[in-house]
Amino acid sequence: MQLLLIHSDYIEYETKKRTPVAEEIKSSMKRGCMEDALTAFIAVESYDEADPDGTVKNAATEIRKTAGQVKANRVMLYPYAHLSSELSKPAVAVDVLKKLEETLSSDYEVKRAPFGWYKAFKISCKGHPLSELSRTIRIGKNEGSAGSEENKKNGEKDGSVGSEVVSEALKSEEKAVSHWHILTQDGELLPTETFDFSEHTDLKRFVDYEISKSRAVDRIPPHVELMKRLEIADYEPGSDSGNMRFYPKGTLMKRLLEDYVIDTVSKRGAVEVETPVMYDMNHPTLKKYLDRFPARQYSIESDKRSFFLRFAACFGQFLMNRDMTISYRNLPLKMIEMTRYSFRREQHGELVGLRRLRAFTMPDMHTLCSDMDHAIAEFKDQYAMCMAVLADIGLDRDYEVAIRFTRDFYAENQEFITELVKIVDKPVLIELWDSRFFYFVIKFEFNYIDTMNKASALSTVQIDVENAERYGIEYTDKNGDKLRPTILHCSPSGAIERCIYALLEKAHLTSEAGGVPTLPTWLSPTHVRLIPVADRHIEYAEGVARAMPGVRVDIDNREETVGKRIRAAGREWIPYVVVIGDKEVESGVLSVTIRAESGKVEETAQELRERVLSEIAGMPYRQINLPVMLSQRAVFFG
RNA sequence: GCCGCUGUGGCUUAGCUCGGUAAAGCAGCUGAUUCGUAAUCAGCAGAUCAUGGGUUCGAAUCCCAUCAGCGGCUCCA
Repeated sequence: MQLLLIHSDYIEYETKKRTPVAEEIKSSMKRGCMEDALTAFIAVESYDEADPDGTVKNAATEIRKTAGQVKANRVMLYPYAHLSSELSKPAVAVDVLKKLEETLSSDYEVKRAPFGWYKAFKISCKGHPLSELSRTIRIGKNEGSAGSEENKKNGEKDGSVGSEVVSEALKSEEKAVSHWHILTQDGELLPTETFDFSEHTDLKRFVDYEISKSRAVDRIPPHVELMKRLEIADYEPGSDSGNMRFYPKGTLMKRLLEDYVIDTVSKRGAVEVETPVMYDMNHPTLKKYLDRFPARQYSIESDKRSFFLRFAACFGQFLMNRDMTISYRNLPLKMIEMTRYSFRREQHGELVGLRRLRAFTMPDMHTLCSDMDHAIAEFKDQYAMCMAVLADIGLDRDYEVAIRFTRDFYAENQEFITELVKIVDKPVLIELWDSRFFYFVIKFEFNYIDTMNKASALSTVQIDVENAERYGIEYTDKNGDKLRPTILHCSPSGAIERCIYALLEKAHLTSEAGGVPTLPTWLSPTHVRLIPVADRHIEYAEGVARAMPGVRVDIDNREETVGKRIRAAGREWIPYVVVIGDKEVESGVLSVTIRAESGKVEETAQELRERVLSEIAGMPYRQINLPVMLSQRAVFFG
């Protein structure tokens, strides 16, 4: 259905002549007028024939929403065929229009212009910003495998892309209302209104963000300036917005985070794969799915074919799973891809720094489980893994937890869910749905809440009960029977860029509280900065650097005063700074400034190396990816 | 997508109200200084003032459009 909504001072019409498809009308309908009305020009389309009632319902919702916004109490329904080239059968259209009139008349004074007549009409549009709106209403199947997103609650409702398309998701949302609760470690499920947040201010901020959608922001997020100044990342005006450039230091940090996530899941049996970034828009399995995301994709035309860029790795992995021969012995079967990139055409207003991007790197793992019990056991395991991952990354407990599930799932698995809360050992936001209207029955996310009270999902796991069927994925059990697996979607860390965002925001918070902002040592582009006092000390410094394999050491040999070079090291957040002069050359003992402690120790190169190695133990290491001598480094920013 | 604010050397900014062809600090380069824990001194170079139109004798400055960043709305689980 196509809708054109005009908030009018008045609308009046007069029927002139009937067309072959004209409905029979009483003389009272031959002319009509209405003042201060929301006029809805409507074209019922062939797509709507599949579900006329659903169309009526969605159209009513859309009209109510707009009428509420413009504070209109009167609605004029005006059939207007010219809005579409794919019109429905006349009988369906009349039926839809009549039902829409009936539905709306409970709350509004409604008039309907007759269908199928040539009519003269006059309308006066009020002309304020909301006075003219067009809407396309589409009923779609609740298809698809919205990704094991990093992003917030991703995927599923992306299909509803409000002003573009009103899909099944939105329709279902009316039926399946969200019930918000707090679940405590003791297993108490309290409505959010009755929970005492006084000891849980971050959770309160998260709940406010989720429920009241409070979005007041008064400045540019702090991480934006930091990502530039630390030469991590920057906007790239030569690309589309939300596609960033990463400087060497940022690239190193990304690679380390990626290495870490891949290593972690590999230890738990995942295998790494790589799948295409673009898919055929007309592929039979993918097409329906794509229909759910009409306004969200980058599309590419190439040699008369249409492609879309993936927003997660589900497509490629599920298509791969479908073609595999899988035995019950192979379960749980875990595949991970570090998607560089996942693409989503997020709206402009949503793109800020590294928090939300149009192209982002996401570890996307899918686990095939034999059945629901198996999936629940795996879910718990991956939940614990995600906690460990965020702790290792440097965001230990800097997040609030949301667990979202259907009422049915809760009824059968109450104990399991309470156990999840006990594991994080703090109250958790619960969103409860009356019925399942997404492809999963339960999901959790760990959300970072920043200084501007914005919540961003990092880790997430979902239990998918639909896509094995949709993609035709099966495994053979002991008896030789073919069965559908239950699938887990998991992003252990969430988007890699978003982890960097969270680390920078966290560091900013530290510095606002009077502390020293730092990055975790294993992620610091330089571990140890050597500052030779004079040229004659450079050679010795090079020896010190060579004596510290496995540590990222660089040498500030620029012709500047010692004071200035120390200040520069501080601005780069380098964890260990060593000044090397005659004294050190003579004694072989280094004077090491430790940033995190704002203190100094005297150590040999060997001792310093061991200190750093023990600090980064167990985490990935990569060589320094810039010239060791600072005099040879170009300036990327500033 | 809609509305608003902003856009000046690589970076940060002044100038814009009341048009007369651009100023400073940092970074870079050259020279001097070889220095002990948060910015050494001097000099040089570097800008068709986001882009494209328009008004004007003359536009960074006024008008329009476009793009980008930011904020709000919408959206986003």
